[in-house]
Amino acid sequence: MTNQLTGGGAVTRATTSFYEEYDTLTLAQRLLGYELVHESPEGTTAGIIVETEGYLTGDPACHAYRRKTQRNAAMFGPAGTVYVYQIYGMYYCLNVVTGPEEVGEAVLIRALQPTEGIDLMAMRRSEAAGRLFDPATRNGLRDLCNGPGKLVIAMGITQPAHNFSSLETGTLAIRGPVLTGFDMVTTTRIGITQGADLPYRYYVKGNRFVSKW
DNA sequence: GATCAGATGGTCT
DNA sequence: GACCATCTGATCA
Repeated sequence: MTNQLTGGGAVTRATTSFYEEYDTLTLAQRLLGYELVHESPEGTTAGIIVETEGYLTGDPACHAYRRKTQRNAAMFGPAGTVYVYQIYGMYYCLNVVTGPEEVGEAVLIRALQPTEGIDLMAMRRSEAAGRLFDPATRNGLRDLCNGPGKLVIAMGITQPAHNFSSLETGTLAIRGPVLTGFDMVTTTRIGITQGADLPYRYYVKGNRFVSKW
């Protein structure tokens, strides 16, 4: 049995040097086409990253804009750290920490194109929403991970298990690239009021798994 | 397709 | 006490 995270062939797990190599906005763009993978006790789930947003220091929409607090502490960790935070009292969002340590920048993962463990994703989404998600229906597959809160549920990502964890050594990883040769769209970010005019959102052009196009 | 209200609770002022 | 990096179902079209 091959190691899912490190990969058996040309597609390999990204290491810390990958996250350190690029500034936040460049990494937000480069992560498109890479695959997010979670090896959990229930099984492995994975999906191609098709939509991201960058959050920078000096950016009023960034959680680290004011100062380091208990909530945003993971953002100040080294590049390649996972930052999971709760929003609206009921959902969680996944970020890849970027930039130098103690700076506080990150890339929000907003949507995935499911590739592995689709039944498990559907089961998790069904349980969380209290209704049945059937990936075989017209939009069923698309509804699993086309939003930051949704993909966290489908992937089985939790704050206690993954906040502060390392994408290089933890159960959550990024591998790839698995999708190349696509066009990218740059737009303003979604769901924010501060810094709403900044063009820090990126997605794979024409990809139907993006949250909003 | 679009738009809108409600759910729901931690975090920071 | 106000503010959210959201999702869902209802309603209108």
